[in-house]
Amino acid sequence: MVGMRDVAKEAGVSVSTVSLVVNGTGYVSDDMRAKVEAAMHELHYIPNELARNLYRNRTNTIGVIVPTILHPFFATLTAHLQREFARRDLKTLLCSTADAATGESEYVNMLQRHMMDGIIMAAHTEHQPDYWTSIHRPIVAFDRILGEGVPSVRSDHETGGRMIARQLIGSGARHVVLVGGPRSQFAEGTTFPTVRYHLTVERMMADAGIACDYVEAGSVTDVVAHEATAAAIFERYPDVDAIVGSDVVAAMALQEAERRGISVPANLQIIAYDGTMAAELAGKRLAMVRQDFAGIAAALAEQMDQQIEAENGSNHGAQSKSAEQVDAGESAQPGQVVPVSFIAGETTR
Amino acid sequence: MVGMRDVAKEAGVSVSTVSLVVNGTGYVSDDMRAKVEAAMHELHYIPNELARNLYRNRTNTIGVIVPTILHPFFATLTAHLQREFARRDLKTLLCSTADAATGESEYVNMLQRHMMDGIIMAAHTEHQPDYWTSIHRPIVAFDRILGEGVPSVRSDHETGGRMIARQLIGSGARHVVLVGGPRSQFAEGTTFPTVRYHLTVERMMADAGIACDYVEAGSVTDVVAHEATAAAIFERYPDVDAIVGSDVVAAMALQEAERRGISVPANLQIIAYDGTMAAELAGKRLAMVRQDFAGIAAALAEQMDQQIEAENGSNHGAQSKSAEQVDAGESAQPGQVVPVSFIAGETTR
DNA sequence: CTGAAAGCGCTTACAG
DNA sequence: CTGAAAGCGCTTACAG
Repeated sequence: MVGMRDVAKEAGVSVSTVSLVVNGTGYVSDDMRAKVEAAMHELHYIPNELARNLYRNRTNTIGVIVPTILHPFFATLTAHLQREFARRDLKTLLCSTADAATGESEYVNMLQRHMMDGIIMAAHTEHQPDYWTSIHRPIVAFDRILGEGVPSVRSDHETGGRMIARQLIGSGARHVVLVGGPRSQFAEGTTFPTVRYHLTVERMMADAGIACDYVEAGSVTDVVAHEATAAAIFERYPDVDAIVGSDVVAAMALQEAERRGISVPANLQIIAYDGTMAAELAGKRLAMVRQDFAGIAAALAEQMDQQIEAENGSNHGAQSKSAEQVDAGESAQPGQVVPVSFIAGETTR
Repeated sequence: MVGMRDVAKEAGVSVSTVSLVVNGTGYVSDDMRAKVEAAMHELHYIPNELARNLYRNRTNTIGVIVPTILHPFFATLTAHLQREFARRDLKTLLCSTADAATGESEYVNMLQRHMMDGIIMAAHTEHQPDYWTSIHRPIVAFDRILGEGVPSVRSDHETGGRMIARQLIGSGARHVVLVGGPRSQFAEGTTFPTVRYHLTVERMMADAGIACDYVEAGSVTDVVAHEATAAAIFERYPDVDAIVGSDVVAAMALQEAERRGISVPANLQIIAYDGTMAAELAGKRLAMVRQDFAGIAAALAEQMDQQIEAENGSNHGAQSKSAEQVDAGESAQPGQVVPVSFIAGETTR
């Protein structure tokens, strides 16, 4: 491998000068620069980033922790994050917890070994908040609260829930089934994300006197399970006339409805939550609440930038500084909130 | 940051000894080891991987170049690759060309700067084979030929095409429409992947005297375009009774068919090629040719391992060694071929 | 403007 | 079995 030393020798200058030329920093006379550039070309010199990384203690890499990108929701999130990071000269390391036996801790470990500069945490975690705050390296959470000092970004699920409820009430729904994650996760302080829109819908259905049941979908990792879930809904609630769930659940529910000869939207309305491409592939154009993935990714990247800058600035107090900023202007639940939108489709009345 | 030096001082030993303990290499007496481990705990020592990387000139990171993981095909491929790499203690860097203005060359550059140990190339490229062979670093191609010495893995598209043709002939299809990439890419020596199954189907349709037209789908990056493509098929070929295309195209074709009141499969058969989750979300269970993503990922990772090992072994002749091996046993077209399977569904007769 | 030197944090021959 | 030394390839004060 040809290094700076070889270039310096070839050009008859010192290694420092070569470095200055390569980086375009400091002042170098024109003929020096010319000599160095000639030598670099001659030897096909390519700088080795690893040495820089060591010196700077930086990799310019961010780990994105998701359950799996097999699920369109996380594929979409990850794709948008990668785009945002690329814009900021940051690389994206794919960290999926579905395969990793150790879950996310393996990736946290990598963060501490300086294999990456920060982590976006978008997977479920069993750890308590103090675990996350004790890491003292850049972490930004998506759609979950990991504790004080860990900034977080999420969609405005309350509004999402309200949009859905309004649609259902306005169209005269009588028996709504909500599909979501394990109900045990609905406790106060859960890091589970979709809770908020479900609770909002349930409350508004209760207020409007509309029946509303909840069905637990299989793990986000297991796509096949959603098919069984869809069938189970119709078995358990034969008079269901509205189903609300993630894109994948909604698509499978529609497929199952057609199979059973239930006409949509006349006798059954379906609303998808998330608004990824998955919703567009279904049998009909699904009505949906769409999360603003571009906006979410931009906010996450912005927070990450701040975390990294804070770490570089002062080793002490870096965390608390960003924590203050994030909390500012928000109500009880901290974190930055990104608006959602309702997209009409062929599956609502 | 606490480093080995601090640990050594705390334990009253040399840095070398600490290194031996940390790595578990060489012989260290039990009490030395105990002292060092105590000191590591005491100081919360965590090794800095960057220094190791520099010494070893390795990052244990593989770049996976795809157009975009927004498309389920590449999301699926990438997810499976990540799993395979994780198994081998390799990290996966997400490299999507859709956003990168410079296309894949940015990532090739990173490879040369040793920011990663190798690249899986699964995106379209305009570069000529000599570009790829001149890189002299570990590269493995998916579903395309990048030139001598660049190993490649692909599905058995010829068999995929034969399976489709057999189904169409057996069910009495009369007018088939194939949807695929730009026809200009069908020239000899193209790196475009799906060509093979299309050509096989076309040949077999011609032999059987069945009408067969070809429609160009929008870019793989642009999902919305597929919707327009689906509509265009019915406009242009009102008597079409079979459509073959990627999962996404097939799903959109089915949606459009329902919208037009065309009954599937009675009057229109639809066969999806790829077999990702996207195919399962459609209005009906799509019949499909499924690519074996797990098998593909395993083969790619295996080839990558060999490339990396070859590079470490000898700087000279590393490429040629693997090239020989890859070509061995294959016919005209080099590369490792992974079987596909036909999955029956609700969209064929 | 240019060069010699120290250093990023670790690993690995090489002496003892 | 343990330590002093050189080195991975680069960057950055610091003298000149």
